[in-house]
Amino acid sequence: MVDFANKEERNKYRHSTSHIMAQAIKRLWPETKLAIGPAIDDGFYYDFDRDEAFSSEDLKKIEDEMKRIVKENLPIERFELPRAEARKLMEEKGEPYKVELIDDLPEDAVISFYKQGEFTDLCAGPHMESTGEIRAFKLLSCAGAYWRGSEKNKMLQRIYGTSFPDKEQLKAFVAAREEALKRDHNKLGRELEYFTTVDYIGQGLPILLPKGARVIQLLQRWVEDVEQKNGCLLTKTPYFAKRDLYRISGHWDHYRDGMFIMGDADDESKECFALRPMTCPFQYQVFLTRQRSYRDLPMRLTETSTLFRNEDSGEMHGLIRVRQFTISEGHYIIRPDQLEQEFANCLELAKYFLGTVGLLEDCTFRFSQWDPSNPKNKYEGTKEQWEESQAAMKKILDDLGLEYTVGIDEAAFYGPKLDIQYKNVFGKEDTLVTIQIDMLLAEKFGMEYIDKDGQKKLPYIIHRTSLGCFERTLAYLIEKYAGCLPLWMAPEQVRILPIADAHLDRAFEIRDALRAKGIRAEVDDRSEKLGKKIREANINKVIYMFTVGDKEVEEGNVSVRSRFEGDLGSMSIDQISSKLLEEIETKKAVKQ
RNA sequence: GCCAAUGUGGCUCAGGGGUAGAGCAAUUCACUCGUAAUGAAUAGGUCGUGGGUUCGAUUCCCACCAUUGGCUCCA
Repeated sequence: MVDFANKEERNKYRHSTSHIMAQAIKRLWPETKLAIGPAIDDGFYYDFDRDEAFSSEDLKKIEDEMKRIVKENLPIERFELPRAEARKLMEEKGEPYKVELIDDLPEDAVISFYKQGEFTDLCAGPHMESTGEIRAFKLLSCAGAYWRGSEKNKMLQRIYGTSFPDKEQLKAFVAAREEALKRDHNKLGRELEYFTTVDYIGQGLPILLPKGARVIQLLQRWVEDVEQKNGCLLTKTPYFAKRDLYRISGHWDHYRDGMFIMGDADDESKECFALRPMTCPFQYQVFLTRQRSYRDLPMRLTETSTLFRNEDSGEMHGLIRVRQFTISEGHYIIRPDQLEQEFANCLELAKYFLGTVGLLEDCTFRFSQWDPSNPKNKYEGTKEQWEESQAAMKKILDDLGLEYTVGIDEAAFYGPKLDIQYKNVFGKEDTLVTIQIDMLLAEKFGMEYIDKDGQKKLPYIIHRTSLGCFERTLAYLIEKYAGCLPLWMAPEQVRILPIADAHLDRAFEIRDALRAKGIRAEVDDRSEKLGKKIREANINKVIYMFTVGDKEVEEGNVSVRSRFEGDLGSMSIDQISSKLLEEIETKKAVKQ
């Protein structure tokens, strides 16, 4: 019996399932070339090179063949070969990708193979004892994937699948997956009218509808307010600038493909502008307006910044990945001795924001480092400068006792990052918040301050977001709360349901009284039955419903119904508004 | 950008070489209703866009646009 709670055991089980899939495919289409096929978090995949694309019918065929292989209960045997023989074996089997893998193995590597029946695969293992041990599996999807993850290489076909020790667990996994997809912000956010897209506006350019715009507005006001209390200075800088600015910052060299450029980038005789992909070079100008002293530091500049990035066409996803977005961005210009304290301050602030909206518990931290061997001219600066900034960040993170993973080649072009990561309903991870150390750009812009000793010195800069990008955050909030946001950020906090048309006047009176208190209220003024109005208020994820009929008009009350607690009985307007206002003021969490 | 799938009234979907249907939503009318769907009627689509094949295309072919899942990239 396999211990599925143990990650190694689980991975072994699923890795063996991927070999069974590869074997099935080789039986069905022997000309298919094998690439790699590891276990992943929720299952496994295997990459194949085959001229024809795998269809959904093919997946069924493959599953059937896999069942046969399981039934055959083939023993899985490991053996080793010296390099030359290993290479020869894979050449004979017509597996060029495997040959390439062998050639790239370190000289002293043990080259092992796993054999099950007629199928032999180059593999480090470990594996199960026999194919019969695999009890329940399912192939989930096909996708393209570059050989060795490089877009310069051929695109292979990847088949994703998963497996479990029994059918029940597999069923539960599939059910949970379907349940998660119901929270998909891209579907729910459109249904609930948070946002929409229009073909002729363009990809990655969503329209925030009144409800979505409202949520973002209140998040933004809250963030700006808290930041101000935290000593931040709000700026408003232009949305675009001449290419000269980006030349200094390095964006022109390292980020031009990601920018929307207005005018001919290559014609030096003409003016050329670009929309800003980041706010850094603009905000530095604030520091540069006059001579600065060490007393001016830290200078915590923040801006609610709309940014423009020309993402490749296949990258866009709902509100999570867009071409225009608004971010709570900031640049802390600091003395080197203030680095640790200011970094900790940024992290605390981000944790406060994420914790309050309820996302922090599902976040993970990633220390994003440079990759000196990155072939694409991605990074600015020298090896020494990178080693210094990364060592500084490592020390800070370790001193703070933060648990994090390391992401190689995930750094910004000017420095290492602490990325706070979040996963969407498909399990895809993106950055929600980032805090970055930059020891390069101050020098490029000639940003100096006069230190105590009268000497000119270069400041450090922390680039940071606090609640990150509002569009993306909204997307995750919709997914986290399945569309029903906590009361304090709900676009519609109360829906008033008059029983009959005779109660309409009173309903509007109540609405206006609530609005006067700052509560977002609407009236369902249709001539429908109460049951229908409640049903639709629930579908629309409204938390509080106030029923108004003869009794309520007479008493001057409303009957309160909560989405979560059901009928709460009759209350006066003052009574219920105080309850609501307290819930709003304290930013109370809701059930999910 | 790359691999693949998809695109039929606001939404969910059926259909299919001879110019289109259902449910929900919408509108109107009747009902004036007490805690998750009242009934009836009406209106709404050049079948994503542009080419091509054909006597004839929404259906077949090509290109483009958009959407979806991945890859690469990234907040």
